Amino acid sequence: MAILNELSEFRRPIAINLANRPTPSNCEDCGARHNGLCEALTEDELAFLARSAQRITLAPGTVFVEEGEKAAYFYNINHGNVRLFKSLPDGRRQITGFSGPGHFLGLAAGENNAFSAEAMDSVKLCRFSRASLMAVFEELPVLERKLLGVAMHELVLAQQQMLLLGRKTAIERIASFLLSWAVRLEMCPAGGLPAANSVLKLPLSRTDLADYLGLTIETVSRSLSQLKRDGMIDIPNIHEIILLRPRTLSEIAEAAV
Amino acid sequence: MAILNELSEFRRPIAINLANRPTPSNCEDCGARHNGLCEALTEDELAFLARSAQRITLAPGTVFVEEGEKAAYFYNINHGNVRLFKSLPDGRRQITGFSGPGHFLGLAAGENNAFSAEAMDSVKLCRFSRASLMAVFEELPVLERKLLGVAMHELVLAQQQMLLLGRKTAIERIASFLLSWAVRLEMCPAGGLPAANSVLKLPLSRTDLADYLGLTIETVSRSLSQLKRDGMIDIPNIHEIILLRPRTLSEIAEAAV
DNA sequence: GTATTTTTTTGATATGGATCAAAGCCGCGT
DNA sequence: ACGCGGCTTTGATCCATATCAAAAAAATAC
Repeated sequence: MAILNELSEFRRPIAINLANRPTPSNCEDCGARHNGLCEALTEDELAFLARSAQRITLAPGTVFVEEGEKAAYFYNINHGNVRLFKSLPDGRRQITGFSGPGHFLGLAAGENNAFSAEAMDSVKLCRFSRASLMAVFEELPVLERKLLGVAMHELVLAQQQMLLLGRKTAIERIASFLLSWAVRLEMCPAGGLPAANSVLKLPLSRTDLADYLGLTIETVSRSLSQLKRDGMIDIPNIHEIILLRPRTLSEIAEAAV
Repeated sequence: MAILNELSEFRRPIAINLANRPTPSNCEDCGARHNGLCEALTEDELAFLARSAQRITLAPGTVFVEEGEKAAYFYNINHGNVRLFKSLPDGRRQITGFSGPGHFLGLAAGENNAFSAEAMDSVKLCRFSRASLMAVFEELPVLERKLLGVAMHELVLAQQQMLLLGRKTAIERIASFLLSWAVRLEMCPAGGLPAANSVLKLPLSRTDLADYLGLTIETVSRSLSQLKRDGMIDIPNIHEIILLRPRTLSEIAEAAV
């Protein structure tokens, strides 16, 4: 991962962000509140973690984890979004997920990375060496349990995605995606549906969408246009979608009979 | 999960099988060696675990985990095979994975099961209540680390499967599957390829294969026939495939250019 | 503000895999 | 051995989505 050398990197250890802790406040970069994964950690535990962390800023498009390379680091994202993907030698790409503020990254078994990770915008994150994380585990077994929870949640998402990729039609995939993105943005109270006319911000290109949903950009575009024609959504601009009828979208997504 | 009442169940706690421990010997049911996930546990640790386990035998076709139901148990499979799947209301099914001897099952985040599990043949397993497993964690933090390893490995497989479902052609899916099944059966030394002319036992119907690979049974059958015509494999009977040219199969699977 | 490039949408056509249909094949019970 | 029912394979056709192409819109540069 020679590319890491090009990064603006602060070697001085600073407090890492495991959910915008210590005070659950708004993000210093964008003002939004990023709920994270390790809220249960105490000040002392965070201070312990901080001793082995480096804070790094990545330019958009930077591939900072490369599939097949030695898995040397774990990451905790503070700000920005990351796409995780696998590629075939002929260029076909499958995005396996997205990571955002508060998320852990690098949960790969084995010696080498199972996927690549690329900054979608300007990304700030904390980096740990694998070895130092192992040392942290010795002192902080609770972190291991946290990570188990994270991994299990990732597995649930992966299984949903397999159902989507293996068995859903293009329209169903788009509808499923819109709703799952609303969940991701915490627009769904208690795991329910987002409110009618919710505005969904999509910091994704159509290409990302296609590579995430196993479609082509043309099919993504056509499916969105069709949902718009049918009055399910409105598309004021490329990166915003208004969910006019979330209930019906949900029925499409789950193929309710 | 009312179906559990129909099971032949021994309530007396007995030694669970976390990798055919304590002595890594051959399976008492089928004679084969089942490598498992918790080989590092000591006798004492195993004894501790055993106190909260129940041994259960399932008939083929028994659905013992149901998607959406309350996730009450963890399972450790001793013998037999299990398919894990998600379904849509109209009957479309996606198999998300298979579990066999030594595997853990029930690694789902949240209150409810994210998938269903069904015995493919006669299955023997050990069952823990979720609560008792949590208690075990307190005494055996090492188990948590083991499970984290398991979950991470599952994630790697899930990501591979997403690439397969989202971006590979039918032939590539079949080739990928054959090789991954060979890995599963430990026919691949050091993560390499299986030997030429290896005999692959497939305890799966074509329907299972189709639902795992996101295809129809007809396409599965046609793709296998084509690989046979091309001299890649031989199919002496429905449940056995001979890998005549694993290297070429691998090139097909990974879409080498 | 205008030119240039990139991304997105829309249209026309092609195709891989699905669907519909029928013929083997195999296991099982009698 | 025979007949039956459920898999599996093969064949014919169809269709959802890919591919190819071009216009429209948005982003970027000048």
